[in-house]
Amino acid sequence: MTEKHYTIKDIAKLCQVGKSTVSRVLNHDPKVNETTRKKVQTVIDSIGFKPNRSARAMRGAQDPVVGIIVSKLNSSGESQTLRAILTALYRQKITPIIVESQFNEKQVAHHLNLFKQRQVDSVIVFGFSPLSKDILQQWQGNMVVIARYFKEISCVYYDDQGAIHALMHKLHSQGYHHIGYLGIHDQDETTGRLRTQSYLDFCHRYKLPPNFSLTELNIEAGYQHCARLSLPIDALLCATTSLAVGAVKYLQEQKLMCPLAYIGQNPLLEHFVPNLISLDFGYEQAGNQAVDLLLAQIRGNRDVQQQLVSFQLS
Amino acid sequence: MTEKHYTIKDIAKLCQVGKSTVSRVLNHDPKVNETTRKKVQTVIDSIGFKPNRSARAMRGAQDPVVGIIVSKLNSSGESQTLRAILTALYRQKITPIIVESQFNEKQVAHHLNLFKQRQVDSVIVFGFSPLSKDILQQWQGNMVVIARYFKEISCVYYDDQGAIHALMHKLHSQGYHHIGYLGIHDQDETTGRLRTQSYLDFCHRYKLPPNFSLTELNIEAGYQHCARLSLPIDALLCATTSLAVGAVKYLQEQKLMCPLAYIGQNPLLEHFVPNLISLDFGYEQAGNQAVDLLLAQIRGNRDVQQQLVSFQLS
DNA sequence: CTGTTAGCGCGTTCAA
DNA sequence: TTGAACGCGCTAACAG
Repeated sequence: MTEKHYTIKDIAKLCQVGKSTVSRVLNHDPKVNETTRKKVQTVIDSIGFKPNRSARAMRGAQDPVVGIIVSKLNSSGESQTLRAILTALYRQKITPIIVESQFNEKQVAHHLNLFKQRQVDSVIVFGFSPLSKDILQQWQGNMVVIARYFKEISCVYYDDQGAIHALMHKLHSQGYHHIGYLGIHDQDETTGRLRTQSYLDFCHRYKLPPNFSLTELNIEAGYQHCARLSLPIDALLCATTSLAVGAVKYLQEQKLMCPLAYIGQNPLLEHFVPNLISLDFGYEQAGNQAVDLLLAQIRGNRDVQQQLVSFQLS
Repeated sequence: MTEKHYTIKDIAKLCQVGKSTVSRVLNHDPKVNETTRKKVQTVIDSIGFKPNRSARAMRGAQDPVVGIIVSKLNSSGESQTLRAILTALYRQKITPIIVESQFNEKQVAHHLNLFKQRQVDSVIVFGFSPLSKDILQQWQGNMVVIARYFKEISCVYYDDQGAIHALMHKLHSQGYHHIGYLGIHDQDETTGRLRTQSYLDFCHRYKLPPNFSLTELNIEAGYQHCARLSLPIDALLCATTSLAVGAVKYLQEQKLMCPLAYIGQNPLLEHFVPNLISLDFGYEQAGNQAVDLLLAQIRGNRDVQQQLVSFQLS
């Protein structure tokens, strides 16, 4: 039972018109007689005819394809951004190709190569994947990086410093002056260095005693390092959700619950901890902005643009 | 700076050979002189020439496109399955188009329509999205459903009953006989009815007193309904992660920690609850199986096939 | 307004 | 082994 594959030629014959007329109807060319249009359209609909995409693409401007490199499919923040990107892209009839980097530099390179072979026009990369200078250079003007700042390339990045500042400000204004900080070490540019720096800056400016510990990005590390903070602590700020989770575990064990603030979001945490301040970046907004930048690039504006994404306290 | 787009014609001229020879080199046709092949290949490489995909697709068998409808991008289980699907698909040079249904039936219908327009060959649907009979019928032979059983269509589904049974068995064999159950109401076929039924069956078979409460799929509901279980309870089984989280909160508050078993996975829970049994379905396996079924369909085997996915206790 | 003609870039004959 | 010619399904330019 092989389905007959119709072409505009077939439709033309069936309608007793020329191929081009069918083509015109397909492309909503205004200069076709209403009667003919009806006739052709009816046949098209009744037969369920769809013009061949490849043939179509060959002639005119083939609708663009963008590659998307996410670092990990199941990451709450990335998912939200990805969702926004996808809907924005579909609205523009742009086909996205999604791949995963798993934070692996070689994977990124590999996928970028594949993209070139597949004639991908532009790329959106979630910035936690490492990016070498030559890749950046090579895709200059056809790439948007999300969540990380690079001065050489268009990017949409999060306001890490502002976020930490806001959280500190909130705690401070609530009267807490011994604020501990659990962070990520400086190798990690955004989640690590930037946030730590911002914490230290705040302490410095408001004459607060810095009290912090830097570690890895996982729950256990948060648990361990929470113990390393010196007392007294009357509030705790964590750079990430995982650290917050680890910290909460420690604090609970020590019957030492103090207000907790962190960057990220986790429904479970909210249920376990009464006095919680969380901060979310505008993930959706980031996605939309990234697509906007990409569209600008596709349309010829190859200028490097940087956009900051704001955040929301809750 | 518009990049010159090369064609085989250009390459042919540069190599002083015919277009067809270039084409042959591109397609690894064995009957070309080694010398000419070298010559042509060199030019191709040096110039970085890639044959136009659309033109290519137009002639031969255009490489297939499959649509994937996930219900929610950020769901741990679905993500894992999706990952497996993507890698399997890429290996086959199949292009996936991913969309989100958000558990919304109209969205599913909408996307399926779009798929038809885009000449999508087949579809993989994550079964939590509702599927009407006519859709099922329409895509019969070109669709694989994941996570839900339909007798009319090929699907890869999880062993809900076996899973609950296994968890019950584990608790029971550890000597617990008052096992409470927090579940989802029967409207939900898989997460709800099937699992509840399995719990009841187990109780019946082993002469255990049933002690359960059915509710909605969210943390708060788990918390509320945990209170409704009658005492005594010496172990608790939850149908889902969210319910488990809610339950843990309640149990902690009541200083009433008992062994907890649930279907799903959550790193946080493991950190808060000492005596925890969790069960994961073979999400990756499900993805791979789904792709296998799809490939079989594409290759002409339109028979409806059902496959059960096993699970892992931990 | 509409039909005819000419390609798009590539794979595939078919002679040479 | 190779090159020339043809056609895929479609859009665009040109006549009518």
